[in-house]
Amino acid sequence: MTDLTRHERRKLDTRRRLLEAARQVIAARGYEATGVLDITEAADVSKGTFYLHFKDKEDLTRVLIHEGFEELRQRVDPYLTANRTLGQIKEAIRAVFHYSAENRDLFRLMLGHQASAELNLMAINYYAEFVEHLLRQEGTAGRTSALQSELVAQFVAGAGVRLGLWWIEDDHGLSPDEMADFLFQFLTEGMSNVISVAGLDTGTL
Amino acid sequence: MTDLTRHERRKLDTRRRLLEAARQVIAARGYEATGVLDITEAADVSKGTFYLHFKDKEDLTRVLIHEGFEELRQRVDPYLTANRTLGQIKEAIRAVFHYSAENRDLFRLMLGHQASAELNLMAINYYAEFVEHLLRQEGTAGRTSALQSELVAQFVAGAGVRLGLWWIEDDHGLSPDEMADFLFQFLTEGMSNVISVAGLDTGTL
Amino acid sequence: MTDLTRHERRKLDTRRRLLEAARQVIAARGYEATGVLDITEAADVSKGTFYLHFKDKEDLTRVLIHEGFEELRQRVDPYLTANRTLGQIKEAIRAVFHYSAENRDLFRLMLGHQASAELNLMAINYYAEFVEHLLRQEGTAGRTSALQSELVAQFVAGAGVRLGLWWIEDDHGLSPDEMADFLFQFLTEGMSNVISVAGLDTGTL
Amino acid sequence: MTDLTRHERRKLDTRRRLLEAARQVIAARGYEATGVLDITEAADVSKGTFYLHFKDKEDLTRVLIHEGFEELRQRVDPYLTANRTLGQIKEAIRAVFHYSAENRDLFRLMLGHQASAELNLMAINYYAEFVEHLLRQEGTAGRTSALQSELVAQFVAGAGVRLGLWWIEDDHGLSPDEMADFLFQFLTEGMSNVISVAGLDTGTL
DNA sequence: AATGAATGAGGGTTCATTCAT
DNA sequence: GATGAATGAACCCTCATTCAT
Repeated sequence: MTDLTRHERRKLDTRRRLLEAARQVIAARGYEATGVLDITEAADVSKGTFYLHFKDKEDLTRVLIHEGFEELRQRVDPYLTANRTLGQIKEAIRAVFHYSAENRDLFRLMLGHQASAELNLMAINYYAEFVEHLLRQEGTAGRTSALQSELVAQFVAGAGVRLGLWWIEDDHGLSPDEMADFLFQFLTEGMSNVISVAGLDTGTL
Repeated sequence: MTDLTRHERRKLDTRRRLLEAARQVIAARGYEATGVLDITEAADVSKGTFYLHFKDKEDLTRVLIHEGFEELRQRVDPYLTANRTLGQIKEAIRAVFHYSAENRDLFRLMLGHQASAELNLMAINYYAEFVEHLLRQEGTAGRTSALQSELVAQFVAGAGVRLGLWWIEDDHGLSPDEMADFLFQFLTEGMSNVISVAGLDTGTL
Repeated sequence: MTDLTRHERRKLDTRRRLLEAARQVIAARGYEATGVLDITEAADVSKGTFYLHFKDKEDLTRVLIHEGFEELRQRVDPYLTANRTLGQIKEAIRAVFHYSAENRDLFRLMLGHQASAELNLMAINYYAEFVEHLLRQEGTAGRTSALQSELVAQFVAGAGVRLGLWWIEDDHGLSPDEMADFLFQFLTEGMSNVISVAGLDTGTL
Repeated sequence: MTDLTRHERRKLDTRRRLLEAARQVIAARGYEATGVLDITEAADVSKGTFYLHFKDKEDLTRVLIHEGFEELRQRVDPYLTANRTLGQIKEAIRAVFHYSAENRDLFRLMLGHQASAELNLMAINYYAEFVEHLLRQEGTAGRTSALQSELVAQFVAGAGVRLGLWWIEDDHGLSPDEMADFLFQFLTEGMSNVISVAGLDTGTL
């Protein structure tokens, strides 16, 4: 039983409406192009009310991005047991693509570099951390150096984000699972297949 | 040779000073946070002069990014013969990392998603096209589908850009060649080594 | 009666102050020479407030001119019954001169051609329409052609405006009624008296 | 024999081209909306050259208006002998309408209140003076007071200018002579005819 | 005399933020 | 808590004018 007074419920409701409105309008117009007025109008709330709930536009966006990653993690965590297998990771990647398909606006905002420089940095770090979380195996500390795992995380995050953004803009007829499997294959096997198919001479390596 | 009047040389000189100033100041403060006034002050030129040379801030930035990719391509092209080998591609990737180390500001501007949404899109397309140029092999048309090569290009571009940006922010003691080789290894072989080292159980795949 | 919240009254008050300030400052400096800043400073209001109430300078001026003609018509209408006499018209003209004496600034703005080309055109049309309203007699439709009454309106408007502007710049010791009677006499009798006094030979006509 | 060096001829030529260009472009766009650049481009002359010949835009426009009135006076003077008759004045008025038809652009600039407040004042004074010149009869000094003749001049100027501007915008099928005769009739006889036709009751005067 | 690159004051306008109600 | 009128700093951009060539 959430024992909230009507006041408190009303307040939370307003806050939520601002978040939803911002999510939509920012996705539609871009972060910089969106004014506080655009958000409050979409939320059917007065301009002043905004500042009752958020310090400024960046503050609200931070919450939006944070919530996005929280949700993403909740979607992915069920697949990740302590002793995880490659098969689990594959499922996790599929879950990420499903999530991005269902939350295109938010995904774009989280990872499309539309927000301010600071927020983008925050988001990218969130994602790299998320990837490390994905790949991290308990009890293997020290087997791979911190540097190496960060390199891997950046690599995976970069490739994954780019493919994800490319795909939600136009799916080219590919399903979430196809995208995930494609990414998974490249990550595990590299592109030697593709490259050899392309006819590159590997003899001089 | 240079059949320019002094007038014309003077004008080009001013234009160049604006470009250089913009490059530095945008890299330092970010695209959106940079006003035209910041640029002209850094160039020690009056505000009106800016509009004599460029339509607006975006116009100038477009030139900056375009020039960056032109220069990058010139650095890379010598390594790419018609019948290219994997070894050549490795050299090309090394050249890219050397370039990014020598032009950190510009590289950040080109690929750091600091500019406007439109310019970022332009830059990302430039880069994907650049990667396709890198991987394209003559005489293999049809062997790989257009869709597949676009997927590969997005994958490579995403991973490469992210590693590059991560590295120029803090090199973590890694040389350009080490970075390039790391990227090259991952691209060709995938991360099976790393992953197996991490102790992931591959049995269930 | 006035079912306005204090908020609304406050807003209308600010609007009115802007209109009054604009009226004075435009009359003093001219339309083109007056900046929005001049108006807001005279109204003791911030620059941004202006755009809360008016789209731009032209918008405000349009309101000013419109209000002026509304007021003028209200001053004049009591004298004009359906079956009007020349005597009524004389009284109406006197009312116009009284009005112009009491509202020199606004009169200059309305008819002094200081505003933008578009506004001047609007004002001149207002005035010609006003003159037609003054001279129009019910039940005489068809007796004078539309063309002829337009010619008359232009003639009367031109002469009246010019005399009015001349007079409010320097009254030369003439009272409003004297001016009105002078204009009325010329309009009704023409200038044959004056001309003959001037010694022009009328024999050759 | 105009003994001008090529230099001098060239200079005068440039000056004339600027004047012609200004006349056209100001007529087309209006005085305020016309920039110096618009004029120099139309004259196919560099921007700096403008300031070699004129102090500023207002200076050039002054010359334009001055020339216009000079030409107008030359057109009208032949009709005006020392002992002038009403018939001569009628011819003079006809000449004015012919002139305005042939020089619509310039006429609009001279009397259409498009220029700056100062220039408009200058023009209106030119015209009032022109009208006084038209109506002045030698040897009658003192018969009419200075004040009275100024009143008449303002009346005639106002009515004439308004009719002229109305007519050059759309001639409504009326010839210059018809316009002139119409104006002449109203000036001499007043509008009693028109008014009585309109059915106004004159009994109460 | 002619050029046109450079100047910089000043214009209009937007918008994040405050605060009295 | 909610409102929205008011604020004013900051922005982009234009354009009359200067001056070295």
